[in-house]
Amino acid sequence: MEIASKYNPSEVEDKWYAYWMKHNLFHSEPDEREPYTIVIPPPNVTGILHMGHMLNNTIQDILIRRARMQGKNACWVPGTDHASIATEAKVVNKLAKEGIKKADLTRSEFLEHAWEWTHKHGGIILEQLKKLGASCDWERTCFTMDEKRSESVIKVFVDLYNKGLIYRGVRMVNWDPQALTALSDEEVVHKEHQGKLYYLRYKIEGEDGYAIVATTRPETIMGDTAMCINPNDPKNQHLKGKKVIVPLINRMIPVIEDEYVDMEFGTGCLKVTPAHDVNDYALGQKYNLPSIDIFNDNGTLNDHGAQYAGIDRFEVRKQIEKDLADAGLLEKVEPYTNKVGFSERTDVPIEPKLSTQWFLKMEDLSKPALDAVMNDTIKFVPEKFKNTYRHWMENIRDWNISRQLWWGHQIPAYYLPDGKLVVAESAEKALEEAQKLNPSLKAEDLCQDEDCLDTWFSSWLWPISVFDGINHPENKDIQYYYPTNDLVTGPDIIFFWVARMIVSGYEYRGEACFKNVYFTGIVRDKLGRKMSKQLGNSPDPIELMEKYGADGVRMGLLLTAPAGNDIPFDDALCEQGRNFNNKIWNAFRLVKGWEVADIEQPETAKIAIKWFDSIFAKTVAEMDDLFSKYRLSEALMAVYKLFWDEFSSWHLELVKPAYQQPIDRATYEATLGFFDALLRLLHPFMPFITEELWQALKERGEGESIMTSLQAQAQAYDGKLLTDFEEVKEIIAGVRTVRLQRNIPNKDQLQLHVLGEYKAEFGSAISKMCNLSAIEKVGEKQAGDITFRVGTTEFAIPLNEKIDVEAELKKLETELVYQEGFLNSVAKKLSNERFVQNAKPEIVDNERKKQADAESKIATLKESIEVLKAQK
RNA sequence: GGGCGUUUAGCUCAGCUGGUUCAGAGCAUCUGCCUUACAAGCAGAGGGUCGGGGGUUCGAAUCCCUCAACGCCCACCA
Repeated sequence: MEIASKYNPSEVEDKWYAYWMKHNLFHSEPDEREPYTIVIPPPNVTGILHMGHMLNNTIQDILIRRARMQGKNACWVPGTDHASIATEAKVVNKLAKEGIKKADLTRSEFLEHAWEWTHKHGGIILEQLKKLGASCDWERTCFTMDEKRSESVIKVFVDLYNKGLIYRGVRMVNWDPQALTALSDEEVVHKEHQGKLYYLRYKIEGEDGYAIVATTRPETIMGDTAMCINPNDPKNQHLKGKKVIVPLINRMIPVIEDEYVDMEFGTGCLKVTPAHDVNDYALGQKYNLPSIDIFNDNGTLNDHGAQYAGIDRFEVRKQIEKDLADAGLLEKVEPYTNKVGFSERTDVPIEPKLSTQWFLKMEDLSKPALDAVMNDTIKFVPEKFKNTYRHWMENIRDWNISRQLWWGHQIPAYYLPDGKLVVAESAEKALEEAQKLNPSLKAEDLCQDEDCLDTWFSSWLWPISVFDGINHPENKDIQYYYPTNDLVTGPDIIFFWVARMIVSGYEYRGEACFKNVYFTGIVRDKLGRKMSKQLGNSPDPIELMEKYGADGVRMGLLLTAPAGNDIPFDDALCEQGRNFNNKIWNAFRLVKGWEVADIEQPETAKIAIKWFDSIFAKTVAEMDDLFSKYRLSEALMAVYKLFWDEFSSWHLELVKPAYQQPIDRATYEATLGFFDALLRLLHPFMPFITEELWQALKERGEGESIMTSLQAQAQAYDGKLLTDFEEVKEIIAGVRTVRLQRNIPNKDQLQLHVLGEYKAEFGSAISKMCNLSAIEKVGEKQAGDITFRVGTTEFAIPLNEKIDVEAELKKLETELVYQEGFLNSVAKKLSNERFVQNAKPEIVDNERKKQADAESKIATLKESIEVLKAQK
């Protein structure tokens, strides 16, 4: 059978994914085996795959496939997130293009459009994950707004409300004037902003002078209800007890005193706008100031904005600067850089705004979650994120869980006509509750809260809700799969999601929701920039996979992906991955091309098999260790080198029969066995090619798959054999170097003379790899010998041609100088009494051995030099 | 303004509790090979005062101090 010399991934990938699906190999049911569970970080339901997902899901797939091949019952639960703000924004946009305004629709009409959108675009990303090879249990696919998950969310809300942990209150919240909703603090991104600092003149009542106030937001003066100074500020003592007049609108406000004011900033006078600044709000509370809200929800000014009513806040800022200047009330304007909060989703500056929202008390809930991470019940990889986590958890604030959106879980609070409210899991139950308060109430008298819940209020339950553990806490799935094992996610959502999941895990299961959290880095381009649509530097994952194969791309991502480090992504990495695929492919071609015969097994092959057995076992142990530390890229590198260097370059070359000669059966079987074991070791990293070759290696039954086979376990290996063989490799490399330097073709046989001891039991291997006619122990060198040393032994290759005595001499003398210098430094160390006294004995012994070796090397070098000199 | 992290070969990174398994790996580079598995390859080679300075020690990439550059997180100074 003729096999192409290049591996063609596109021909095999879809085939094997379909095979895995057909035989239901991804599906897990509870059984007697140890479970290994991962829940996917649910991507936005209408999102598409980007490089971050690729990395994240490749890592999860590696972990889950490995666990499966270690005999565990592996279950990877996929799903999507309804992403309320993002999805609602997309739907609003789409409707706007069709000339439909959200405001003109009823809630249910809007939701119809939203569901339609979701069904149309939803789940694309899950199909893309299949291309990557993700071995998710698709039968378990969940959606944060499907029936069971919605039921769970509502149930939890009601429960927390009944526990007194959820409350409704008027607070200063982060308002997104574009999405028209409040945001949690975590959804606000602070960015440096080049603005101006305006110095405004507030006329002092009854005097001629002015008090100068520095502000970055002159448009909010209409909301001023006081001016504040620091009582200890010598500059402003004259303002105590006075009143000042707000520019342009001529409203009188009092001067109050509070040490909160920084005397050094600006003029030490602060304008107080309780409705539009968090600090000012606090001052307003403290001094009982009125609060004047001057903004509409969309960021334009309302009637309190007087002549500016209806104009956008940023327009007003420009206009008011002009107007103030015209009125002679603008002292000066300075350039000023400050931090401004932007909405994470819509990227517009947020507006602090007073409004009624729902909050979840976090202080008590967060305690067990903090402890769990600090005492490593839940391990963070890398550990540095523990600090970040602790800082946030120790300063945790109540969570604003309400959003003024329709796409999401509507808050199950129902208002009675008299303004009271009841919280219940359904309208029917709410009515029952309400009737307890007022028996005459009917269903139509109740009015459900318009707001919906923060998206994270559903995803924080994810590890429990995907197993329906909220609705049915005793069901066999949740009992078996929970707690999950590993969570793989980005550090950017450590607060949004990870921390809150841990909180809910303790609240609803009384134990950790996962054992380990692996934080991936951010995928950047090779210049170190974040990938973004604007820059257009984000490769399309699907195109990449078409070009390099899914296995190649997976490997490219993993090659430089230590946990928590950013990944400077470069196509060249995928190329390396593809090349490796090809290497495996060609090794397979070689092995499958051999003709097998019942002939005697050569000595070389015996050595090769014994040796590879050991190096394989050693690598398995190394990989176990690396995986236990989540050092996946190093584990990949270990198996990469095992396959490429040890197996292909050494084992295969050692056992390879001469051209058109058959191979003996024992060697053939052993080599196939190695190949099989290697494929299984590689499979979690590169699932497709390994399945393709594993199936081709020998006859497999229908439904049999490498993915459900078991990997080799770590076992004892012959360490001495491995070190001996390293020396053998050096001897072989020595001969090869001579060939290269002397331009001696491989097909010309050489002799090798040994002056001293060498690993004679490997003689056949050395002869084969170097094409030697003989290896002989000799007493002394002959004229015309080319020499090299391995350890303390000198090797000589007799050549008939004349050698360049001068060049050879120079080489040896350079070596001699180095060795003498080395000996010198060792001797110095050993003659230092304090070293001999203080250092550990084995260290001292080692130095003595180094000394002896160096002395012996120097002796042989000197001898060689003498011989050469005699030839001159 | 606080906190954390990083800095080792051209690039990406390993180097645990100080001492030849301490200066390493992969890629890239250079040299020679189209050798009948693989040129997406084979064989070989070169390349680093371990960010700067100081200290502790018999001995420092490794511990301490300090400076510098970069990155991340948190924070209500208008």
